[in-house]
Amino acid sequence: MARTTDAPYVLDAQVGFLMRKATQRHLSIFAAHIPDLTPTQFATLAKLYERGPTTQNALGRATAMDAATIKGVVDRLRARGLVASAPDPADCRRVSVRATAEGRRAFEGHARAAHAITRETLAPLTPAEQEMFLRLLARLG
Amino acid sequence: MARTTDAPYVLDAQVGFLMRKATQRHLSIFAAHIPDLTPTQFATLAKLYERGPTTQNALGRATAMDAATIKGVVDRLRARGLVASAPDPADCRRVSVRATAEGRRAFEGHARAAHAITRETLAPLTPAEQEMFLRLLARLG
DNA sequence: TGGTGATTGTTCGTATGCAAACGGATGTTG
DNA sequence: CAACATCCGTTTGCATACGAACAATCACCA
Repeated sequence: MARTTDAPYVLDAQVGFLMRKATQRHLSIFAAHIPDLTPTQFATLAKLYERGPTTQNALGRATAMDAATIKGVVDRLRARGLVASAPDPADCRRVSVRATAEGRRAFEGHARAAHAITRETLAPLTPAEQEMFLRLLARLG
Repeated sequence: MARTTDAPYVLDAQVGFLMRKATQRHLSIFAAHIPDLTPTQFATLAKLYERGPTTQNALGRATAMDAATIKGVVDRLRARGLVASAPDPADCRRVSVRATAEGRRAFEGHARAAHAITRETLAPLTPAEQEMFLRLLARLG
């Protein structure tokens, strides 16, 4: 006899499913505003712009990317000339990554669009709700 | 209010970045509870369990997956015997997908864990905050 | 009935994302 | 100084994701 107290599993009410759908909508908004860069690529440029030259793995940690993932992102950015990397003279294991002039221009040229993306993603909520949502969301990271 | 200067772009305060980190944490929790199925695979089984035989593309829409994505998921589930597909006699274009007995057992065996995953993902928030968060999140999908 | 537009599933290419295993370099400690 | 643990970057394998293009099929309507 099944336990009558078991709540049914409703997929559309699960956090994971709702987050996946919200992320999909956000990615769609992002692509509409910045078609030539992916969110992770832009995040990487933003962090380099903010911190200057950074070790590849540290860059991955700063952008919440796996070592294997940040490598692919840096590779693609380097192939497009937005980023350059050089071995760290102090530590042969390390690779120092920096944004090129073109990379910095790319970030600056998209900064306004980036703000618009955040605004548009949160647009269904009132300003008070937006602040509340971001506060709660940050605690789930 | 006239803005004379652009607000700085702080990556760690952007919705997209916070959602990515929250999703990463959720995926980690999911993998710890259900190591033998991915979230999309489990979602697919859940929908089939709830709706019975479903067209492949309709299944994709119900689980928020691209036609190309749901194909891969169904392929892998079928390779493991959790799902079976047959051509729809009424419409030769369609493929009807259904859960096998083993697939239904897999879903039932993980239903409790699935609830635990949602609980654990939301654990950093109070019950009132959890409800608020889900309500706001649903409006961003 | 015949054509046209929409739907269905497939394939390809690109880009995350993570686990695991690996070799090399560095630093620490006994 | 030698053994060891740790960190760094790389590679491979698997699994999402999506856009775009495509062929087959269906539905509708002139």
